[in-house]
Formats: sequence, C-alpha cells, structure tokens
Amino acid sequence: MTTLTKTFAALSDDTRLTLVEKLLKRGELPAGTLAAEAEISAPAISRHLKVLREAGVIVQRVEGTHRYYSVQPDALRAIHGWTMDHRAFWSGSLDRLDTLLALEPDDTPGEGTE
Amino acid sequence: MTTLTKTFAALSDDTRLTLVEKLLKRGELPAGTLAAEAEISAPAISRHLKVLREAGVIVQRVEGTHRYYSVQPDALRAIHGWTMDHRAFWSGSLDRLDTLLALEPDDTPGEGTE
DNA sequence: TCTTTATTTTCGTCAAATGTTAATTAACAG
DNA sequence: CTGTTAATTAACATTTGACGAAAATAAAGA
Repeated sequence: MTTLTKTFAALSDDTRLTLVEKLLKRGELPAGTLAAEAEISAPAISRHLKVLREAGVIVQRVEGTHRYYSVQPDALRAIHGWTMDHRAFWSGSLDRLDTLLALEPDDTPGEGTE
Repeated sequence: MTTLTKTFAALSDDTRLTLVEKLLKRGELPAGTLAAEAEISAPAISRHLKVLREAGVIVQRVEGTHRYYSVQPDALRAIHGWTMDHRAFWSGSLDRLDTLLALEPDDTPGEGTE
C-alpha cells in the first residue's frame, strides 16, 4: 500500500471520517471526548484512532493519562496535492468532453491563478 | 456510507488507484487494455472496475463488445472540495502549531507542548 | 500500596473484500 | 448456427476489518 492509498483507506470509514472532521473543526481533542460523543464503545474508537494514527492522518500527544489527538496537516496536503496533480482532468468545465480538451497543452480559461 | 467515504473506499486499494491513474493520464481505455497491463486476472480487474463504477469514480461507455472506461471528474472535484473545506487547517504555515493557533484565537490550555 | 480514571490491547466472532479458475453472456464474422 | 473475441458473473478459499466484552497498562491520588 502506498502512502496515499493508506490515507484513503483510513478515511474510507464513516466513523473515522467523523473523528477526523471533529478534530479539523474543533482542534486537538482527548480520546475520551471523542469516545463519549461516538455511538460505539471506547475500545472501538481507540482502535479507529490507531488506524488513523498508523496511516499518518492524526498525531497523538500524551499528557498524563490523557491522549490528545489532532489532524496531521500533511495528510490533507497529500490528498489536495493528488487532486491538483490531475486538476486538468476535472477543472474548467462541468462537461466531461471539455475535460478531455483540457488535457491539450493549452492554458485553462476562466480560472485565476491560485 | 456517505458519498465521500465511498469515494475514499474506492481509492483505498492500490490496484484501483493504479487503474484510475491510468485513466487520468491516458484518457478513456477499454477493460481489456487495463486487464492486460495489470498483474492480476481479468475477472479481478473487472470487479475492481465495478467497485469504482458503483462508487461513481469512473463511468462506462459500451461500444460493441468493448467497455470503455473513463474517470468521472465529479469524483475528483468532491475530494478536492473536501480538502478545500478544511484548507484553513493545512494551508498557510507548514507548522502544525500555527494551524491550531489560527483556529483558536483565545484559549490555549497546554503549556508544555511537545 | 491500593484504588480510581483514562485508554489501549486481546480475544472470539462475523461480515466483507480479494484472488483464482470455470462458466456465462454478448457481439460479430463466416 | 457455429466459432471467436471481449468482458462479466459464479463458485470457492483465504484474508482482512469491525465490533463488544473483558483484561491489561499507565498515571494520579488517598
């Protein structure tokens, strides 16, 4: 498995995507808070956090008995980067035929540079 | 499963990500070409294509006995959109702490960070 | 030390995913 | 209608992933 497929795999579960979005919106949170807000057991959440950690999507900070989790920005950058690598295929028009034309070595109209 | 987790699930396998990247780089291709270039059997590829199709990542065009596959741009747009929704978290600074501070202008409980 | 609190690991089970080979459907040529 | 090519589906074995319950680890405090 490549780094990217591991990242996608980590985010391919609703429970885990929800955990990540909580961390994205609210910042660093302890495992206990994440477990309390979830509908499944604390051990199950702990395992999901482990999957996310091993995929490099989140990082853990230990403080006493608490484990604080937060999102690793590089993981989102990697996904963003992958979509940008293939931007010519999906950006520009909403029409698929136009996307094919966008592959021509021609500059993309309408969109300002970012 | 949400649309997004289904998309991530479809791309969470190396074989499938490779198929998608071939289609992104070379445009529409028949199942036979994709199967011939893969290291696993044609039936296995056929099922991977089905997973991608059911997740909305690729579309199929039938012409005689041939099935031509191509990437559905909306799938990549959805992923790109998700990363952009949380852009504040990973863009700007390369430092993780900066991102946390940017989201919480006040309350910073920890003192001994890392 | 003994106990409480916070979190993770282990265990047993079950559903889903993956790969192979064989069989099947579909289009087309003779 | 029979044979050939393209692609999918069927059947089967194996692996992987997810869950709850219970046990284990680790830090704090009485």
